[in-house]
Amino acid sequence: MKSQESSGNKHSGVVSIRSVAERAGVSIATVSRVLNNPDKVSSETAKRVRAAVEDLQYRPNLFAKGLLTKRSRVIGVSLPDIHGEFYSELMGAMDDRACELGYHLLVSSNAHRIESRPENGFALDLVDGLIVMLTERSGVDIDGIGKLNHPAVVIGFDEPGLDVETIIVDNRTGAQRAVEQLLEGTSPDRCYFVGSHRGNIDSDERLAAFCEALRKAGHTPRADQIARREFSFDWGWEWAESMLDEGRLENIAVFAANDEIAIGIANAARDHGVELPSELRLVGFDDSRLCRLLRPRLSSVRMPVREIGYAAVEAVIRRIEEPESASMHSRLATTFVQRESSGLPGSL
Amino acid sequence: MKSQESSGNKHSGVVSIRSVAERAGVSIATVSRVLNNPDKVSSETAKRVRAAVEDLQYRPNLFAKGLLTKRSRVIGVSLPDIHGEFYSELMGAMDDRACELGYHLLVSSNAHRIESRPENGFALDLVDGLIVMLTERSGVDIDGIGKLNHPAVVIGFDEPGLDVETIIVDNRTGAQRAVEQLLEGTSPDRCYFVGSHRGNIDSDERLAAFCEALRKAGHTPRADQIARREFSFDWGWEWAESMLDEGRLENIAVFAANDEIAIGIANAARDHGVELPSELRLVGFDDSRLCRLLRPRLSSVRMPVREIGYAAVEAVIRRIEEPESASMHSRLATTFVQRESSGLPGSL
DNA sequence: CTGAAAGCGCTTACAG
DNA sequence: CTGAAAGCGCTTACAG
Repeated sequence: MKSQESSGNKHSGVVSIRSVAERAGVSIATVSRVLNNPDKVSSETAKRVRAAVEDLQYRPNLFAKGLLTKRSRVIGVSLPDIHGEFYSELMGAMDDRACELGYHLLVSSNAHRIESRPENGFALDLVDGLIVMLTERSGVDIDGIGKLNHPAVVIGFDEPGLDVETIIVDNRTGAQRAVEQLLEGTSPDRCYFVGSHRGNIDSDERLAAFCEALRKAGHTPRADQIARREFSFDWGWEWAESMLDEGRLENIAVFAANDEIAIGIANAARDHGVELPSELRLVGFDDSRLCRLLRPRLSSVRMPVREIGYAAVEAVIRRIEEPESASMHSRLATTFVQRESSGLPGSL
Repeated sequence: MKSQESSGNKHSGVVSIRSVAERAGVSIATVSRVLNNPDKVSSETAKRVRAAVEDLQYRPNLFAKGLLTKRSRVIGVSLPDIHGEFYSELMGAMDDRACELGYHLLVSSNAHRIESRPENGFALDLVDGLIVMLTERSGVDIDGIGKLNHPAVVIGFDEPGLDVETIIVDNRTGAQRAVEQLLEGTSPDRCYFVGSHRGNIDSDERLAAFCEALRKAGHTPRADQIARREFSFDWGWEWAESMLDEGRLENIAVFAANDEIAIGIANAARDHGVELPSELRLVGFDDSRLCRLLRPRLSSVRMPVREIGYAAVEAVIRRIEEPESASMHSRLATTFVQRESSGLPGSL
């Protein structure tokens, strides 16, 4: 209404809190209060200020705000990899939860390098907290994570005495059930484990469960019953091919450390006329969407992916908002999901 | 060396530029210069400052820095979805490139909601630029994206006159080749299109290419040759089941608008003893890893996913660093990748 | 080459 | 309930 026109701010482009204050005829302190502590302002003034904010399309400068509040509502996420069923579902879950709680995700699979080269750590100082997923036993710089003085949660690794939140998955429970089912129809000396390289936490744990189950069945696994390389379709394929060369891919049961390996094996079998589950019984791990895409459908061990994502986000946010709260160490269970590839009970 | 001890800073926790200055015996301006314009400082002084930085483990406060420089080296990424082969590979590519160029990714699949509810837009003001992927024709708020006064690149949508960078994929080229191959062994009235809902940009374009190829072959597609719902395994499955009910799933050729739909169809066929490719010829779209996991392997149209990701990241960064540079509109080609599911030439 | 000083756009005691 | 003022931790002309 004034003759001031709708421009108002002496500086060029951006509308600052000052422009809003001028337009609403109040001090910048009041504008700030309307935005952050509305109850400390008379509703009359608040209304005028809000109108000005609206008219000017004012959006507070988050750098200035962060300088004072030390908060960005951004959570840093560092994963070993971004690609693949597992990680993409995990990220989706974290994003959903973070969004609900008013936070954003700063994601990087390359953040691991970052930790070693602090010059690149840039944006790490913009985040309010950190979620780091670890899959390798070595090169674990948990202390380093603690030193960044941000609230942090670690996924995939736990050790008594760690001063960060941890979330781990109990590979044992589900793996044990899976192997036990295989042992119901196949003798332990005809059971095989195909996993990732030694040092990979999950693969190692799944292997341990496999060995334990076999021992319980009275058989100490031979070296040739255990094969390890990487979590990939190709590795499963190669392993199966070499078994075929030796004429050993029949009448056995395989516990693969993830679904991709399992599918590689299934395809090699298929291409050579070895039938699932009658000649080859197969179980994967992760219970990814791939299980339902395979024929016969792949038995697998369910990873609680979304639960992990949710728990991680909730944990960092709790630590961000209540820094003094005790750090939690969660363990999520895995469960065996039986489908056709491992043979239905009774049909064997 | 001084008797000052290694504490130095009057305030409690964090080391600021002030502490570094004191320890090195220089002004804060000099510290800042060493970090940002090393050549404007004598190497003697620089050395002392760097030592202090190292000793104190100083890391500049990025909020303060951003307040001045208006830069965070963070790129916002908004995708329709995070999960799935396509998006996760896209994100991986963007992350790799961003990391190489010294940037970070702030990712959200929920950012679409954000654009409508500015209160949640929070972190959007922390980013230097924006990459937005669009898949739906409606609800496209391109202008809104322009109004956020950040450099922006849009993936998936182009229109002459847009003042943002755009990157699109030429669905036609690859789709046309795929359908042409199907037409080599199957008459046009026995070709089917199974895609996502009307309004999905990619599905629509792939359908258009399908229709065009059929017309070129002298046949105007009947309504029942076109089915649309969503990009999912289940939809492909359902479609195939209904065709089976009508006894029509034999001796036909199907162009599916993505690999998931195609695999749903393949599995339904398989479960009912319909053989690929002799009785049912099938082509998918995306050329995802899933193609190699299927048996017979799925012919598909390759999406240049990594190229899209790289191009998008490079484009925003170019606009961030050279705001006056002309906006580019890129179009990437798709190519037909022939495998067994569509029938090898000569074998039909 | 270096330092004192202004200022980026906010928030928050402190008075009133 | 509201405003004037100090200050968050930096960068950058401006003098010297």
